[in-house]
Amino acid sequence: MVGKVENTGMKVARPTKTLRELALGNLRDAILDGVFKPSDRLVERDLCEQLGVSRTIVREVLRHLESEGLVSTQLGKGPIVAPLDSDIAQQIYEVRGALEAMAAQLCAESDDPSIVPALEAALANIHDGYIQADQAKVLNSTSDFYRVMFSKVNRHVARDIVNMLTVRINHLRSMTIQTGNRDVNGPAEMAAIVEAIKARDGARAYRAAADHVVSAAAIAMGIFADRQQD
Amino acid sequence: MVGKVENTGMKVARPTKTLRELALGNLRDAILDGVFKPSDRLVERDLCEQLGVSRTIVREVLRHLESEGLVSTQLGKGPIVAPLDSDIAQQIYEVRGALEAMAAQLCAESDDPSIVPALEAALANIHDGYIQADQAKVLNSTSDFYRVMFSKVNRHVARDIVNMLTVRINHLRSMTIQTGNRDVNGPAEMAAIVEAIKARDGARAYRAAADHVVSAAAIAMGIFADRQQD
DNA sequence: GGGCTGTACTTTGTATACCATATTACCCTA
DNA sequence: TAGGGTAATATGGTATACAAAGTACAGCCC
Repeated sequence: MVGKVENTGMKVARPTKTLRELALGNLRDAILDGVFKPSDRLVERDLCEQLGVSRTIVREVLRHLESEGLVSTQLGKGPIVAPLDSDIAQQIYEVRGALEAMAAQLCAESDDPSIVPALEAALANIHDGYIQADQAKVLNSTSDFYRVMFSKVNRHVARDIVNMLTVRINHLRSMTIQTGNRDVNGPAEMAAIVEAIKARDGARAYRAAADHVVSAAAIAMGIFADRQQD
Repeated sequence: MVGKVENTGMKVARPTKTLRELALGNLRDAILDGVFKPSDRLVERDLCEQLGVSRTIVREVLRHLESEGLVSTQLGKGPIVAPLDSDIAQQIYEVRGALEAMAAQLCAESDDPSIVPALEAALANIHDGYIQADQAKVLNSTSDFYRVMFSKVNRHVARDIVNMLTVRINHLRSMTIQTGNRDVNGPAEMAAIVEAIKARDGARAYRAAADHVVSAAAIAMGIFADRQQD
């Protein structure tokens, strides 16, 4: 039988992720959940016990998180949870702004009619999250909102970059959504993005997305300023 | 002594990079230089011998390159040099365009008088490279040009992302600079960026940088089209 | 000869023990 | 209580082991 093998739909699902991948997810989550705080040391042997895997795997995972920017290693002192200063945070917001604005514009210029409903659904979830005072839900739905934008226009390279960056500012994000009347302004800004996309106005979608990130960044910078004051 | 320790400039230079970092650089270079071609398998034990380090380190390095996107791993089959398809390449050019355009605009809006001379120097090097038919020099000087843009406005987060992406399209870049009259158009487009920066025209610098990447991407896409034809 | 099959070899994924060196913690002393 | 020496700990790195998965190949059957 020459040529393409037909897809019989029989292919056995292979759920077996490697231990390494599982460990990676667990450690990343632990850092995001604040089990390890910025500048906390990540002692290899301790992690072996806590994750229940060998040192080989812990080291690979540490290296992976290091290149994601979530962990940083000082020569001879070993890995720590990467601290985030306001300069880096500002830059991360800036890059996110550039890429999300790009995605918003592409969405506005796309013919795909499923984009707007999908974004509106994510927006509704964000709203629910605020009403239920469910922080995690707000955060996840917000991420979903952007993931939809990138995915609908098939820009997964940009999406992956934004995901990576977002992980690093995770704790800032949870703080920003709790400040002032972010529960009103945040969704309103995102609704403006959807409106512009609905209107097929690429330039306006671009600006709306960029503006939204700028305002989130401004709040984040405020948090840094407060922190420094005490 | 409370408070910040002063920087006396006495800190002893500690040149000892870890073996891991050295191995990382060497393997990355080997891939970029084409010692390993896309889809080539990267057999751990062989790499141990070739790099002269233990398997632990090889695996850490592999993990790092994997998260850079230069290596991809299929469960059970081990790591291979990540192949690059035209869709991914297009996306990489697009993200680069967005970030380099941002940097160009920031340069144009900056007060730093050292930016223009530095860019002109890089541009002169590119020119020399073309005249000397020194491919590596053209490539390196081009990278320098953008590195200067990002560094002069202190955007190292964006710079690191662009560096990471550039590595993945390295072989495309070497091909694009050999096509048609890229030796004329390429530098001309970059000169336009410098001109806009010199004129302090942020919007024009943005467009010039974006246009330059678009034209490079177009050539790259042409290469993919040719490749598919045979 | 061409295709199938079983076997042997290779490689991955994981674990563990070990070593030299650098860092950190602690205790002792003056 | 400041200083200094020592012990405990952690890192950075190596080597080895082994089950499970993948790969290659010789040989068999048709």
